[in-house]
Amino acid sequence: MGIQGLTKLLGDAAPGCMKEQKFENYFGRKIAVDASMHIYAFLVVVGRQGDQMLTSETGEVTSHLQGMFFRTVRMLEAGMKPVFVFEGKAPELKREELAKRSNRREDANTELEAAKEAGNAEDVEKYSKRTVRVTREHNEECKRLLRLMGVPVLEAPSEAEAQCAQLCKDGLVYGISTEDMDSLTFGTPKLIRHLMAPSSQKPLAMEFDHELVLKELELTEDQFIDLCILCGCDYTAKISGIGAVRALSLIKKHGSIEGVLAALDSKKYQIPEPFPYQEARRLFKEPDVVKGDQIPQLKWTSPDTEGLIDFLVKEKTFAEDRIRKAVERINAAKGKASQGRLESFFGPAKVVSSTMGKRKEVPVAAKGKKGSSGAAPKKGKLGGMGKKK
DNA sequence: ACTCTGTCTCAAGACGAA
DNA sequence: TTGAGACAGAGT
DNA sequence: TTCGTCC
Repeated sequence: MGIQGLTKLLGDAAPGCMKEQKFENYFGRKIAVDASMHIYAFLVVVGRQGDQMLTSETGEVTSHLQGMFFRTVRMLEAGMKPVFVFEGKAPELKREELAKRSNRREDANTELEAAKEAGNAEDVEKYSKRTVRVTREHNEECKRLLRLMGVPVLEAPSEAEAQCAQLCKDGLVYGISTEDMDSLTFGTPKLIRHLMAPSSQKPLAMEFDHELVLKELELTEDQFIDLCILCGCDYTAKISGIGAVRALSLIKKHGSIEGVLAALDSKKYQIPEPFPYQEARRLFKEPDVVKGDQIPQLKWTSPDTEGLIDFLVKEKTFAEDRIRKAVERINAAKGKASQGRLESFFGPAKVVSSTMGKRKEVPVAAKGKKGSSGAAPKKGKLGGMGKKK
């Protein structure tokens, strides 16, 4: 999933588009999150022992709730205002990819049975992870949980990442927290990686700025989308032998996928058949999303303590004191936040990593302009771009 | 010689007691 | 599943 | 920090 090799390419060819940020810098900020992605990760890893997961008394899986609850608490405690976006129905083009995944799951199921049969614990764990699938019930339970926590939930008509990007374009959130680089292809002005990385290893968050990506790569938005398609995305197969680096130089030389295809030596490089790059392009450029003016006001309210107790403790067998303690943390954070009148300091407009930013001037990111193409080179670039390699 | 792609591997979430 | 890092081998 | 447990 995502765009193959894009992170590395940006690191090498557009280092200026990335900026490290401290966790604390997100205090007061609205952040969009792809919920389904998280749920998936929680199901794979939370409380897993072999093919066992956390379950309620009645045997229903609760790993996703455990993960979602405590992660959301962490975000709220850090003063963030998360909006969780749930995936809608996949676009037609992705069906093939999804079918493949589904097949792989089937295979994994067979392997899993075999491993159980053979009593191979390692394999049981490995294969059972591969059989993980996010169901409608997982999604619904997480929505219920989040609403009880006072956190807004949004249903995307189609791709969650595309909807998140739209929220950011419309200025409803500061950025989107994801590990999936195709959010950038969807044009999110800001993408934040490693925001919720395990507190144990605490790497800094990394922000990618869409405008700077285009500027540094010297591409128009359309060209960047074409680049991503050539690198390899979920919607089409890729051209074997063309990776991120060659894709970039080809796009630069020929301007578009059409140009690249016309110039490619078809003896050397096999164009996949079919290669619906135009459709893929359309999905990135005009994905099925809800625009900001049709989205109900996002609200962050106080958690419904008793509702949470009913749900998590009574229904799902969570430990009551843990839940109460966590709700306390949320309330404590809320108190701190509200007395500060955040919006005036931390509006979606801009950031400043004042205190600790040593380098990195922050070019104002006035959004609003849909801009896209033509990078108007106004002021001269900043001096040396930080690092080189 | 150098660069690039494709392959393989690994780990993966958060809490809290010790 | 994902991403990252290490490696090999093919291409330039 | 490490590691067992969360449900």
